[in-house]
Amino acid sequence: MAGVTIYQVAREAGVSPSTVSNFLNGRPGRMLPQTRARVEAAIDQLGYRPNRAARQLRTGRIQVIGLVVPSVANPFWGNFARYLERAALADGYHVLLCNSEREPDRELRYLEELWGDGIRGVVLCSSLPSLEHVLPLVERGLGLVAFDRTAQAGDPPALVNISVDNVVGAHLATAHLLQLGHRRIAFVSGSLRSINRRERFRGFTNAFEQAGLDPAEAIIWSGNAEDEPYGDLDAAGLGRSAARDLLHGPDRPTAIVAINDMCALGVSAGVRDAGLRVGRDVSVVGFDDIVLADLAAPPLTTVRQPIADMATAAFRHLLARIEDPDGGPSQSLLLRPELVVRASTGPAPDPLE
Amino acid sequence: MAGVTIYQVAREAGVSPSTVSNFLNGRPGRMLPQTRARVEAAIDQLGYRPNRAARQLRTGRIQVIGLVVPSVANPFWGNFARYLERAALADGYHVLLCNSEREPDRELRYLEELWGDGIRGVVLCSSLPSLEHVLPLVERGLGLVAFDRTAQAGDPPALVNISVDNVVGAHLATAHLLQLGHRRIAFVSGSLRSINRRERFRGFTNAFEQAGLDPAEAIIWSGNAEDEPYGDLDAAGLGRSAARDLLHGPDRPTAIVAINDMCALGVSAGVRDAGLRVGRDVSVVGFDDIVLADLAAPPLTTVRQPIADMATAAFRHLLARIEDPDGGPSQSLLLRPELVVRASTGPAPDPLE
DNA sequence: TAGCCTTGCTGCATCGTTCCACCAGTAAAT
DNA sequence: ATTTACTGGTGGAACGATGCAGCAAGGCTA
Repeated sequence: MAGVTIYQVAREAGVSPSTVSNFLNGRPGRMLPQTRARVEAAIDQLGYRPNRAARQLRTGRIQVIGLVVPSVANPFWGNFARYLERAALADGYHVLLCNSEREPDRELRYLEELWGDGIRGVVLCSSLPSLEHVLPLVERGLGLVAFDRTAQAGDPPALVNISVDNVVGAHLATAHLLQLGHRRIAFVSGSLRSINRRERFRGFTNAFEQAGLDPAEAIIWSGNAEDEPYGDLDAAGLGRSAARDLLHGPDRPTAIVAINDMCALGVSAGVRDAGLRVGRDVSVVGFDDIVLADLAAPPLTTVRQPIADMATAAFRHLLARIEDPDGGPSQSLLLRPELVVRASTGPAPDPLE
Repeated sequence: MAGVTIYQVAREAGVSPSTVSNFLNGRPGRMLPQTRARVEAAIDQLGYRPNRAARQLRTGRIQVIGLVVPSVANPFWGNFARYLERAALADGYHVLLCNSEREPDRELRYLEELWGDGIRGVVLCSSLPSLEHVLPLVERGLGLVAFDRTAQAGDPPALVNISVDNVVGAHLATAHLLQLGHRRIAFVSGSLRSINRRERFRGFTNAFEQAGLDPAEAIIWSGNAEDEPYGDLDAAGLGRSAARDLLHGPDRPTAIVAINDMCALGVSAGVRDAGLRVGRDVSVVGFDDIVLADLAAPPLTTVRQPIADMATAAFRHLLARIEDPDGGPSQSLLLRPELVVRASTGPAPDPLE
């Protein structure tokens, strides 16, 4: 418990604790160079490190932000967490990790606890349609950056949204398939409760319309009813069973748009389960471009999210909020995704074959 | 900054702050039932939540543990992080996330910062052979649970090690291949600097010896020199280039043991790059059993680590250390892994074919 | 009835920082 | 000569919770 305090440093340097404190955070220019040097010397001779708890108690500030993700076990979120942590670290911030498992009440409980811990900024990766439940926290002053979710009417004020343009992304993916000659295309997702899922769905139908086709011809698979558990881990399982459902009929789709890469990998597995070849008999396209997309067999065509940029932006905006809680209005940052074509998609198979 | 303090609760309940404090953590039995009821009512009427900073300042305790992993972008660590967080949450603890990227100095800097934050317990996922660099911290009282690493001579005292039995695991994997008739087997790993890699290598050679074969016949691929960057993300890339190196010669191996699943997925991709079929021309076996192992094409034969159990155990041991820093000697917990046979391994191809 | 224990509660110093108010000394302005 | 301004500091009251020492009131023993 060897805690070196500011008093010991002060005594060592022959100044008052106030001066040491000034050196540490007030204005280091507010003293003679010789004094500053003595303080500096004392600090690293004693190996002094400020006690964060005391500092926090006094100032109300704490150098920690919260990160609430559905589940860090999903490589997409793991990757995001890593980049966010990197950005935070560069400014001396730490990241407290929370897995909501997509349960709204858990999400709320986390936020309340974080608030109670003195944390004033959280990156919330919730794609729940409504953020109403966190409104009280935001009103009390919690800085919130919503990731992977675009602005909605009824959102709390002063909310920053950061997301990829899901409509564009899904459009890219779908147009790619249409261009390859596919017509019987399925859209596979869990329930469409979340915003980004709905947006991706919109991009999907848009692409049909733009090609002069009727979206009603598309096949929509979104699980059985609204009540299925749709954790992120199960995205793969979901895709797999979707593929099974879709492929055993006579009028099976020749291409499948999956809601994300994990789901797409599940779909691919399901395609193989059905004795078909991915990229030849059935084209599959994902969303996210997780590391494993390139490693899959065949490598997965997918829509890449610029995740490093997004993580950095998320932190920067959050920091701005924390430092100036009343600063600026709500805003949204929408990044443009990019289609990465690999081998899981190919020309539509000849129907006569 | 709407902070309800213990004083307001005390006034509301008509008692002293001390009594409220006693109710909260001292002995709630130390007061009349009626008093207790009044305090309780006041607390949830005002929505009081203790200020953790103040509590920490006073007691020196904080309900946060640190988690240092190579990189949470790796699904294995992401999954571990999730289970650890779950276990911690059940006891009211939060988890601070740190990605070391396998850089020793970064690891140390993190530990020092965590200590400075008042954190007294850390789960360290470092497989550096020596833990010497953290010795000063441990001596000052930092509770340390080393994960994915077995005990070494020269380890700090009071260290708890939790790991899977890597020797047994690699043995299982290798024996499985030998039994399938493979003889030209390659072992693919990054540099063998880390302990678990060495252990897995030992299990690999053991299996050869036990089968009455000469381990010298095996092919060892461990990157080029000791200085290659071996982040966890690159495990996949590593495997891929290993496969390329190994498979273009005339005397190519018929089976490959990869150091972990990410690496194995990379190897599989490399096998395909070479125009060969995984599980038929070349068998591949991994280690960890990440979610994606089952989704790969073909599904990956691998050695499963009981990760949920390990995460729970890690937290339990850490908690015990924190609560009683001088409690008990160093100990190691070695869990038994399990071979999961899938389709990436098959009989050795007929040499005449 | 004096002495002592027990129960149920309160007073208060304390943890390590911060930061506002103040102060002594010197210099420049009036 | 007095006021004003600035420089380079110091003093000390918070921040909110804790937990020891202490105290009043009642009960028990001798």
